[in-house]
Amino acid sequence: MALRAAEVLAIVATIPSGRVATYGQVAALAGQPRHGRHVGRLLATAPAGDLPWHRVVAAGGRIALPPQGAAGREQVRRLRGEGVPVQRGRIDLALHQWQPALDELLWGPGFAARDS
DNA sequence: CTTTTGACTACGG
DNA sequence: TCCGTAGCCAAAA
Repeated sequence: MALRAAEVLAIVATIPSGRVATYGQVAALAGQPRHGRHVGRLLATAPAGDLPWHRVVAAGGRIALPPQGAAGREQVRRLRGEGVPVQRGRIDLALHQWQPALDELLWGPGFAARDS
């Protein structure tokens, strides 16, 4: 079974403000652990709209886009705008990585991307 | 059909 | 921590 675009975008849309998820994590949540690249390609191709694409980062919390590029700076700007510190192009995942299981544990099943 | 190309990852040195 | 390398996989050339 293939990794479906709609599903991936839906998952990205549920990442709470102030948290981030990795490409591999999103792929895994979509049921396709080895498709990190596919996720990146979708975000690059499938465009944006109100999608919180800036909350998706590479493994280890690194920003995948070129720091000097317009998109890269925009991502950093948005993240800082919602309270996520970005130092040397990276984010501390231990503090800001999205953890769906924990969210559900704290807020109960059926939680909908809220958070403060 | 084969090769190249990424918003990826894990692992070594 | 910072590269290079080697897997990875679907889409585009």
